[in-house]
Amino acid sequence: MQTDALADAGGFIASLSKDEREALGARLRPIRFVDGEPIVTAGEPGADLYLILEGRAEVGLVSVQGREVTYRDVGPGDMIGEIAAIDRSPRSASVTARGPVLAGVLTRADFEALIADSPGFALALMRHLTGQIRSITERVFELSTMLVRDRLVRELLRRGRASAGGADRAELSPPPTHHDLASRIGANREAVSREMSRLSGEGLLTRAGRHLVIPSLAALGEELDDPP
Amino acid sequence: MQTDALADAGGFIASLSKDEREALGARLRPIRFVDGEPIVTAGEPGADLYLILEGRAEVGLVSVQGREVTYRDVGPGDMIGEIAAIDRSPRSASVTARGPVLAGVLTRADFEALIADSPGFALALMRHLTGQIRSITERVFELSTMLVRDRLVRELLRRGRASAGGADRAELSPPPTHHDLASRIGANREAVSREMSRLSGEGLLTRAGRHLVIPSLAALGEELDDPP
DNA sequence: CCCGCGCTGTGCGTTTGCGCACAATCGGCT
DNA sequence: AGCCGATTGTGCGCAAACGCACAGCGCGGG
Repeated sequence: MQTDALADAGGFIASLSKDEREALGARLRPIRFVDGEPIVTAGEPGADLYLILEGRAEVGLVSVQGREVTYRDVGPGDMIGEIAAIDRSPRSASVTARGPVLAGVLTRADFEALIADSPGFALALMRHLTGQIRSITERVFELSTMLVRDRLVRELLRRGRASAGGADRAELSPPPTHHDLASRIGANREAVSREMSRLSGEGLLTRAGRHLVIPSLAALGEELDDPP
Repeated sequence: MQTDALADAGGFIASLSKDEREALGARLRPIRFVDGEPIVTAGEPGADLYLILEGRAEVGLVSVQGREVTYRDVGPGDMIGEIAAIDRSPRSASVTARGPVLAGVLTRADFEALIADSPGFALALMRHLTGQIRSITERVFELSTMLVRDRLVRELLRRGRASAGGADRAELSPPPTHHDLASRIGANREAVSREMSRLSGEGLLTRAGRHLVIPSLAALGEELDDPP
């Protein structure tokens, strides 16, 4: 399918060589999801993988008390479902489409063929996995040692840095909802709301229409007790 | 070196075939650490891997405020340092010997040779990585949604199940210190102490000399609001 | 253009759990 | 046997943050 669409995406696909990308693209079967639709569901069997081609989705779980936990969110070029495909166990988390999503399905058989045929693919996959370990590990550290205030600041710094590419000023658009941030940092909506107000009051955050602006990532970073 | 010592260990090594285990063993250089000695240190460069042959060690970090966070603990057959070896970034966590440790060093060059030469080794490695992702992910969920009480119960259940192999009654020896448990579940020592007392009071935990006894894992599991 | 739904801000009472202090106890080790 | 460091039990006050309630506000669709 559309290997050209894969070319300029980010995420996992970006770490592949042109040949590997084409070998992957040739095995994808397109599939669409509507807003809110589950792409994979935690606890269920299933070993196919998905590559996000267009749109965004959230990887996470909901507790029985209704509290949402988001592990990561994914966009064009990102891979989903690799855990279950590799270890043949039930899905470890659910993935939900946020808006319309176009994905490419890769069967486990094709996935295993790619690994066997292309050493570069296997290496890229391993680096993808270690990247996930690093980021989840960091989150455990934050949850174990920091207050909501610092966890929020660090989450904003991460998002700001990702969208600002080197600059000190960052714009987040669309701005994340407080509920969204809360589910990322293990806090409730109101706590995030209060901290956001405080940061705005101190001039560390500004609103410009539909954008949430971080005038200075460096200044925001000063807020931390704990050096990042 | 001593491939026979590797044969009946658990952890990563146990997931290798006899041939793979021997290929690995042939490339290990033995090294010893004393109690409390750092095996690898977070933030530093270094891409060698270690296989624990004898003794135990803890993988974790300490916050600037002095709070300790333990990610996992490792024993004979477990692998350390694989993250940095795969992605060539600084060490993501520190590993500290708990008691005397005998380990085998594997250089990155040898590690990459093993991956290239043996498809089974690469697969086992990937499954090892996804296993870590599953367990850290579970910890994020617990930290985000559960109180100290439930986090502790679940940690005790994990340890109990690991040492009881199917039985409903479990013995932990040596018993974990409260400080130890606290650093695993993101709580402080006193909170753990109080919850342990409560569980003892309810008969869900007992002491038999140097053993901490869980008379019934099932009964302990009932304690959870949230089904595991 | 206006309505409605989703998001935001904030007040308030309650629970949780942290952190300090100190006493009691345990367990090795010589 | 006896000492000493590590571990445990517990009281207490306080800070954090949860959860509920409800009032604006804002944007997008009809």
